[in-house]
Parts: sequence; structure tokens; C-alpha cells
Amino acid sequence: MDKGWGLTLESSSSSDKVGFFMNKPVFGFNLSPRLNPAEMFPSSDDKRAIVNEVDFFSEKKPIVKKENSQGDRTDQCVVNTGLQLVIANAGSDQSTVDDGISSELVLEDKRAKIQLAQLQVELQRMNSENQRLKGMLTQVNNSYSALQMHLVTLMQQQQQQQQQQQMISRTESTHAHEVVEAKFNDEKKQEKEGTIVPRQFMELGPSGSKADPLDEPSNSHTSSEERTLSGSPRNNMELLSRDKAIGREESPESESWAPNKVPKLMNSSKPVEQPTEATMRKARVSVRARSEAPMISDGCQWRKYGQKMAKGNPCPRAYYRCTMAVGCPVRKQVQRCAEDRTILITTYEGTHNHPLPPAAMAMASTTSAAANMLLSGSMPSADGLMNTNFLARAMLPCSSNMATISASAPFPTVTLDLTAQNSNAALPNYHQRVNHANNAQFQFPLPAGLNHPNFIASMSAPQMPQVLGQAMYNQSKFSGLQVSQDNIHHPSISHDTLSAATAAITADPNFTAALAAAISSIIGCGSHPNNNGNSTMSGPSSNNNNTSSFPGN
DNA sequence: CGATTTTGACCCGCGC
DNA sequence: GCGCGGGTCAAAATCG
Repeated sequence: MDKGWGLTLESSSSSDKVGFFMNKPVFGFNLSPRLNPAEMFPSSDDKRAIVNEVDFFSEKKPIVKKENSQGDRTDQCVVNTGLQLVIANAGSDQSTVDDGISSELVLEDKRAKIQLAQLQVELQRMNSENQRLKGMLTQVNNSYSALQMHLVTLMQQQQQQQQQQQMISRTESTHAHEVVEAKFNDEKKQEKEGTIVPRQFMELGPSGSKADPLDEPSNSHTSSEERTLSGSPRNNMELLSRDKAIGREESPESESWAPNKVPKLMNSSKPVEQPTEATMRKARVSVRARSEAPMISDGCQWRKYGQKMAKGNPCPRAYYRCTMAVGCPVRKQVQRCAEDRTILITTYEGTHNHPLPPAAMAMASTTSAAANMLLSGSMPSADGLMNTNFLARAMLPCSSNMATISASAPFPTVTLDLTAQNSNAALPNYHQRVNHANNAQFQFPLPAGLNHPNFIASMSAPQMPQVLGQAMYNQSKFSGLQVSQDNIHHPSISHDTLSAATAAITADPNFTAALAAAISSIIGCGSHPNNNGNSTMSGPSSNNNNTSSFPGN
């Protein structure tokens, strides 16, 4: 930790007891070996401190002089004198007294002792505070790790469930075939489709189908089930249309694309087991990040399946679907910001139905947490949004433009703004757009917009510095970013660091992904203290497979 | 030659 | 009912 944070607390301050949150107080008091290290760090096991202590007493004056020359004059005058006197008294060495102990010296001695005592008290206080902060940091880290583990576990369980259900549905599909044949025996061709279609979506669906083909022989027309899957008429129509589409697809290629159609059918077949999936399908997480690359790296593999010109934006919008697993319903849209083309807007939608690589977990958990937060207020109703954003506000009392929740129809969307000068450049227009649509909108800061002035000014929330600080530190370790705490007055992040982080976000796609973990942890901790790890929705992850064609270029 | 991208067509929801 | 815009499909083109 100290290495990464570049602690330079002179000799004695390198003690492990002084965590990075202590750097400010330590610097503020300018503790140095001029003070008796043994007193300042009574339980310190720091080698340097011990050495200094020994040297100090063994060579008395030479050491004192040497250190005086390094220290600032004020400290020199007061503290050093005190120490000398202590030595003189302790050693009962009258030689120094022979020069004449003036009352001034005695006063200085007392002053020094008082100051020393004050410093010790202050140090103790700082130590205890440091311990407390470290404890909180550990707690946050543990929570985050636990949540990630929990998420992974859940995803694995989900996958196992899917596999089991797929096994079951395979056998059931045979029955379905027979029933379909019986019902549509007047047209042999129809029979064929009836057999093929159920198999497709049962095997490729994101989660095992609990639909019982026996209950609904005409699977492709089970509007009753579809209705339960989603309350929205839009989905109903979608599903019906999908049925038609599947019905007309007989080419081999249709099989390869079947997964794309499967999710909704699958949703329809299991409305009870995954009640949130339909809503998750609607919930979107939009990530704004500065990037010259065509796509941000999120750890997932994507295939482009479409590109369109969107109204109001000269840059085309590209459509991608996740190809890490057959039938993964997750899709994303990538588009340059019309106002600032260096900003890449990536909108994720859907839930991965497969395990994610670590690189993808960060962004996935981020979007998951964001979507969960959005959906935790239940539906995109006004109440839901109010609740959601109440949580956001409570959790992150400072208000800036790092993240936005909007009830933008038809999909509620969370916007995570990873851009630097977001609020000044692009967001105003964005906000106007959203507000004009009479959408409730709330904002809260995220670490990604690290160099946002409001962000720095708003670091009062006690949990923020720790989470962000740790995230920054962790990131710095593998992104090559050096995070130094020298001369900063806030425990976690300096302006320089923020700038560097912003630069790193742009330069290193992995940084974005990992930084997303911090976002995730913040959002998760704040909005879903109990269940944010349960998220099954994973956004995407960003990744390395940059597509050749980039919207807007 | 398989995988991926491109791109025009198509479908659907929504507003007028 | 019609037109618009968003989203998706799928054949053709391109890439590795």
C-alpha cells in the first residue's frame, strides 16, 4: 500500500501503523526523527525508526545537528531543544548544564514537553482514526470482494440451472413435437416448423425453459405465456412478431440467429423464475467515456449486427450482440456523442447468460449494479425513480454529473459518465434532452469523472475516499499509473492523480473496465447494501475486440 | 473457408 | 392510416 501510494513520511512515518489516510495529519505535524521516535511510535517496529532512535542517543549532538540542518527552522528550534534537554536530564549529564541552565531553557523544556504531549495526544487520536478508517476500508473491500464472489457464484448457479433445464426441455420438446404434430397435422410443413422452433429456443435460451409444451401445444402462439412474461404491449407485439419471424425462417442461417430471437421467447416461458429479466431487458446502462477507440474494452466479445443513423446525431449508431455464449441476449449500442465526438456512448442492455471473464466482470458488475439500482425502485414509475434516486442521493450526497438516472421511455436508463469535463461539454444538452421529455433525473458522482471539480469538493462522504482510493490504487498497480499522495490534503485522490486517472481512462481501456469496479462498488454499496451482489444482469464488458468500423468515424 | 462486417430491407411502436 | 424512427435481419462483401 505504502509503495503504491508513494508515502514519503520521512523516517519514522513509514510505520505500518500510519496508513495512507494518515498522511495528511502526519504531514501536517511534520513529524520527524527530531522527535523521539520511541515516544512518537511507541509500538512501532519500523526499522528506520529504531535505527534513528539508536543513533540519536548514541551520537547525540552530531545526529541532532545533522537532522537540524534538514528540518525546518521552527521545528528545529522547539522540538530539538526539547529533546536535548530530555537527553540532558535523562542522562544527568551536568556537562551541558555547566554552561548555565537559564530559566529560558527550562521554559523551553516545558514548552517542548507540552507540545510533545500534545503531539502525542494528537498522534494517538490520528492513530485511532486511522485504525477506524482502515477498518472501514477493509470492510468496504471485503464487501466488494464478497459481492463479486457472490455474483460469480450466482452466475454459475444460473448457468447450471440453465443446463439442467435445457436437458429437461430437450426431452420435453420431443413431447411438444408430438403434440404439435397432432394439432397441426393438416399441414406437414407446419409440423416441421413446429418441431424445429421449440427446440431452438429451448436449447439456446438463456435460462432453461420451464414452459410446458404439453400445456401449450402451439408454442409459437402461446400468447398467454407471453403476456405474463411482460406486461408491456410492446413486448407482446414483439413476441408475436417474433413468432411470425421464426415461422418464416426456415433457412439454415436462421438457426445461427436463433439465439437472437430466443431470449424473448425464453422470457416468455419462464416469467416466474426470472421475473426481473423482462425488466432487465428494458433497463439500460449507458456508459459515456472518452475514447478514440471504436469501442471501450469491456472484456466481452461482440459481433456487430447492424448500424443505423440515429436522428439528431451525425454519427451512426452501431449495434452489437454478445457472442461469448450462444444465445446471450446482451446487446449494446455504440455511438459517438454528437456534441463531443471524443465521447463514446455505449449502451448496454440485457443479461449475460454465461460466466464472464474477470476482465468483463468489472463492467458487467457496474452495469448490473447500475441497472439494479435503477430497477430497485421497482419499475420506471415516478415512485420507483424517486426511491432509486433517493438511495443514490443518500449514498452519494454530493451532486454532480457523473451518473444519471432517467426514465427515458421506453427504457429506463442509467448513464454512467466516465468523461472528464462531462458536465461542461456534453451533458448539458443531454440533460436538456432528458428533461424536456419530462423525465425524472438524478445525478450522483462516480469515480470515473475523477477530475470533476465537484467530485473533489464532494469527497466528504466517508466511504467515498476509501472506495475510490482503493480503486485508484488497485488500478494504478496494473495500469502503470502512479498514484502519489504527497502533498494532497485529501486522503484519497489529488488533482494530479485525477488528471492522471482521466488520462489513463482514455489511454488504457482496461483502466476503464477496472475503474468500473469502483463505480460498481459505490453504486452497489449505496443502493443495494444487501443484495447488490445478486444481480444477474450484467452489462457488458468492454473489450479488446475492437471492431473495424466505428460509428462516427 | 469460416468468421465478421456491411448495408439495404424489413418490422414494429408511436405520434399525428 | 400513414410516416417516422429505432431496432433487427440476412444476403453480400470483406477479412484473416
